[in-house]
Amino acid sequence: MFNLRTMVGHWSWGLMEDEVWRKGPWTAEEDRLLMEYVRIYGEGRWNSVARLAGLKRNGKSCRLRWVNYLRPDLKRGHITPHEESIILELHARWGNRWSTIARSLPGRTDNEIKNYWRTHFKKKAKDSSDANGKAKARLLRRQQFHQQQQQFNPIEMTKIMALLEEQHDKSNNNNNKLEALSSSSAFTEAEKKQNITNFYSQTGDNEQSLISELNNNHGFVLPEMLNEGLDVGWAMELGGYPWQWQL
DNA sequence: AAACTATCCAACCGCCTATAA
DNA sequence: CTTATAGGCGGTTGGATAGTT
Repeated sequence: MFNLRTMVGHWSWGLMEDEVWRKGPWTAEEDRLLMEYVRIYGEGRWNSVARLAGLKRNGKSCRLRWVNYLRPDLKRGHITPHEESIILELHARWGNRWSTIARSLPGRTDNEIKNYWRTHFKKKAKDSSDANGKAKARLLRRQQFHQQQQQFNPIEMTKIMALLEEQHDKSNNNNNKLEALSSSSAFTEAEKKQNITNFYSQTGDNEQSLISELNNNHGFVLPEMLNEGLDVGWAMELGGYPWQWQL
């Protein structure tokens, strides 16, 4: 049990834990110390910063400050229209996977993109409970996919990933076609409706045939995975292939 | 001019994963 | 194999600022 000494020790330690780390906005002096640390020791080992740089910040806080603000390769200033279009496209594909999206936008951080999307587009998105449900479903499918993936040898997996990539390309083409069929002034409203109906019946067949093929020829089950075109993205990511989709 | 509201964004929190011990 | 730790991620918060009434 506790004697007086251990009790005092525990309590004061708890107090110190709270007091040791500074929080809140960074001062210019703290920024200077952190930059000096990175210059000497490089990025990483963030928990050493307090000891080696004399900063009363925990490792997480230091990493965040560096990654989101001090890094020299950061692009300052407003998001350009081009960058905005990339954000929209990648968000449509991947959802709230901000760090993934940020990798396609050099000099922009996940935090910046997340903030930008939330302030500019959140309102237009579907209601949050719906999104919540989708996120959970997506997580589940990722887990299922990951488990299955480990059952296949690399060659089988390569074939499967190639099929997924092919489907993704088709899907991109289809999106362009749909845009043309549903918005061109060359069609009447009735024709546009018919175009859209035809389009969906065709693309639905494509997806069904891919699902059947994977299932019949490879024993690979894709539960609802292709219902959201964006999900092919994480499938490829999990596959661990060096393919990067170009915009 | 003052009060109120909306927007922006830096920084925090909790959770998860990878890796070291 | 288990546990501890660091780093990474997405969601959220709260203060500052801009805009509106």
